Amino acid sequence: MLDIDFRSRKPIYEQLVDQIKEMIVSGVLKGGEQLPSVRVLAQQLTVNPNTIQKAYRELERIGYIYSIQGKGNFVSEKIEASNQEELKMVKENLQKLAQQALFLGMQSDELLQIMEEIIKDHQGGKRDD
Amino acid sequence: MLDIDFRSRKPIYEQLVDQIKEMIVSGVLKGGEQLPSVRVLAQQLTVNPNTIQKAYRELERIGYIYSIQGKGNFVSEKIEASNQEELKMVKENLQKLAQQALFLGMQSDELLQIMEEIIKDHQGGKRDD
DNA sequence: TAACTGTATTATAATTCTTAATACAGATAA
DNA sequence: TTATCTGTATTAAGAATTATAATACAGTTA
Repeated sequence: MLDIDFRSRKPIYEQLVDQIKEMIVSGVLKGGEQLPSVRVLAQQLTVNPNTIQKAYRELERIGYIYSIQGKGNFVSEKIEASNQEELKMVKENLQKLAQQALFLGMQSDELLQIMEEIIKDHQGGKRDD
Repeated sequence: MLDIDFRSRKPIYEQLVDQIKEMIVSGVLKGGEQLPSVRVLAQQLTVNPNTIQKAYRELERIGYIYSIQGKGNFVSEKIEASNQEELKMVKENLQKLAQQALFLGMQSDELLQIMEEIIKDHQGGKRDD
C-alpha cells in the first residue's frame, strides 16, 4: 500500500502526503474512510509516530483529511469547497507541467487524450459512491 | 527575473531549477541562449556560487541546459529527444495533478480549456524561432 | 478501568542545504 | 603571454530541516 523510500532525498513525511493524496483523488480511499492510526502506521512503516503525524497534519491543512481527538483521522467528504488555495496551486502546477510536456516532445493529441481519459475515470469513480 | 524566497522551506537551488525551467519551456529563454555565469548570478541573487552551480548541474542532468568549460552554460536546442525519462516523470505528475484538479472541483471543461490554451501558446511560440 | 485514539513537548541525532575559501583548467581578448 | 573571464572541484564549517526517542496529557470506547 504505502511505500517509503528511505534512501530518497525527499522527506518521508512528504512521500506520505503525496501517496495518501494520490490514493484519495484516485478513489482508493473513499470519503469518510478511517486512516490507520498514527502509531499503527508508524509501526507498519517503521518510522517515528511524529513523522506520521506531520504528514497527517499537512494533509489536514490542505483539506484532504480531518481528525477527531480520540477517534482518528478520516478522509474528507466534500473536498471541493474546502480549499480554493490548494486548487489554485494545483492549477498553476498543472499549467507548468503541461508546458513542460509539450516542450519535451509530447504531442498535443496525446496531451488531450490523457486529459480525456482522466476525466472519464473521474466521472466513473463518481458513480461508485 | 529570478526571484528567490529565502524564507521558503524549499531549497534555493530547487527554486532556481523550477524558475529557470519555466523560463525555458515558456520561451523566455531561447535555445542556444547563454545563461548568466555562476559567479555573476550568485552575486546578483546574493547566494553562494556553489548553490548556483548545483542548480545548473541539475538542469543539465534533466536535459534543459548544457555547459562548456570556459565558455558558459547554454539553453539546450533540441530537448525533445534528449530526455525521455524526464518526459515520463512529467507525464506521471501531469496525470496526478489533473486527477487532483478534478477532485478539488475543477470542471472537465475548464481542464480541457486550459490544455488547449497551452497547446495554442506552444504552437505560437514555435513560429517565433 | 483498560486500551485505544490524537496531540504536544523536549531533547538529540542524522541529514541536507548553504556558505566560505581555495584551486585548477579551458576560452578569449589585450 | 598575460589578464580575465568561464566552468569545475574540494574541503571545511555553519545553519536549517528532518527524523527519532521518550514522555505526557486528553478524548473515545468497550
